[in-house]
Amino acid sequence: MSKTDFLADYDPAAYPRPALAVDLVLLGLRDGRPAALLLKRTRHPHAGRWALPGGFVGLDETLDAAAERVLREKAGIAQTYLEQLYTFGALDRDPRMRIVSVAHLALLPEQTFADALEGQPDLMVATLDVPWTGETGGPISALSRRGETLPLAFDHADMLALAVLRLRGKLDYSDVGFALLPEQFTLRQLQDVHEAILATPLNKPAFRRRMLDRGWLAPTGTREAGTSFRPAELYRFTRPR
Amino acid sequence: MSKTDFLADYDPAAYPRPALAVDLVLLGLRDGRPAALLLKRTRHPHAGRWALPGGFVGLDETLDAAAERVLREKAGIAQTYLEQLYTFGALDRDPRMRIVSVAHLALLPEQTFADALEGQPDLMVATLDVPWTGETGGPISALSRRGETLPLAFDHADMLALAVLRLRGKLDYSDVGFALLPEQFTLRQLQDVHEAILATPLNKPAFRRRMLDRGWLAPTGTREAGTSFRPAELYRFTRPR
DNA sequence: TTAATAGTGTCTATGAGACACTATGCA
DNA sequence: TGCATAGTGTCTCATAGACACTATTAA
Repeated sequence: MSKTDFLADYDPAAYPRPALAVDLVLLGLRDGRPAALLLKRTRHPHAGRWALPGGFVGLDETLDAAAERVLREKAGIAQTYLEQLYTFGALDRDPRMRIVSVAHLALLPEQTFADALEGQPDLMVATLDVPWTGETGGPISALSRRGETLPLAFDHADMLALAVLRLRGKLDYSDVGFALLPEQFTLRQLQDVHEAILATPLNKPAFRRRMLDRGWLAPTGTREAGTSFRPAELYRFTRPR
Repeated sequence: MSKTDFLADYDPAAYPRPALAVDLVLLGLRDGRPAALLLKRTRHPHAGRWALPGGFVGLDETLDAAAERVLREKAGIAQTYLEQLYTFGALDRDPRMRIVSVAHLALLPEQTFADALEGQPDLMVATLDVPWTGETGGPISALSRRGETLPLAFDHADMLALAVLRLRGKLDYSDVGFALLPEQFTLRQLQDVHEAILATPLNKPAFRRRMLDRGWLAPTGTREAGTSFRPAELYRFTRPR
């Protein structure tokens, strides 16, 4: 061990540190496709490009708390599903200075997504086009409502891709899917969520069997309203065990 | 947005930052069980407890580079499978100061594991007992060779548990299992690795079928030596496509 | 020749996809 | 009464577990 390393080991307070930030992928569904909320950068660097909402981590703040603060301050969202994704630490990810960023995934039900968009005029919806290839950083595209490709700032394209891929991976065996639904929902809505995330059609009887056999769904006894045909049963998610 | 937030947003260099570290779970197999390499702490805090090898992240160092440096300096290992696990940011995880740590998982084949243990006298083997319950921080036990429970420093028990659970989750559908084997290995050795990580016996014909059908295994044409019975075919891992 | 494990053939159980069917509420 | 979707019965197919069997090498 060199003398420098020893000193750094002994008194790291004496050495300069990277800055630490959190960035949030605010993910929802829009027209049957995954979509994220982005902010347009007005200043250097990457002015004019689109970025994930983020912020620096305070000395007296956990990572979760920092993520929740960003969620509150930049999107006006009080509470939702939040999960740590991955920590990005490339040397040149921000040209101003060394910033390490802990990417998080927030899942927004349709209403929360719409409310945030309505309440914060700076936010923009980007539809995400995530191909099936690639493990961590496939060539994701963020599209505006008009279908234009939005240029993304920093390494935020990687974060967006990772968010969707992580969600895909967990969807089958975990309960994350319910975080994108309102409290009461039909089996068709649940299937729509899965199909949107997986970007593939699913078999109806098999899907229903799997979900019902899992024991996470409690029928509410009520039915959806406002259809011009047979209304479907409404279910509620009940935590396993 | 408050004035303070605005300033922090604009000039984070002016505000104190958490220190940033990496910690490494050096995982191998020992007598058919997962095992990790630990260092005994000699100083405050947690003196006398056992800790994962770790170090601070330099300003000019990526997270991967910091992890590789720790691997080299503290375990004498030049190269092995390395993966980021999770970032731990609780406020009180280190009583000296605020330290956020990016936990990593390093997988060591038996020989590398033994070499590190031999070359670095400070390192201790701990057999890991990871129950099947719990998603992130089950009640893991680290046991010395004599079967005594080793007291762990900081939140390192959580990191150890997470490492094994992550590995369990990925073992089936990814190629991580091969990182714990030498370049040439028998199907029995591969099955032993899977059984040790999953902590459950597996069906031999089914396991062989699955592995061979996957197309990741190339027979070398040679056979293992030194057995007193029929020697098994040696295989090599060939990256898919 | 025997011991001990490598390696395989085949039956069964399980779960998913396919597809057609019945059920039901509203216009 | 008919439409459109909810919801189901059942066949087939793919895959994993069980179990017994054959193959092969060294001592």
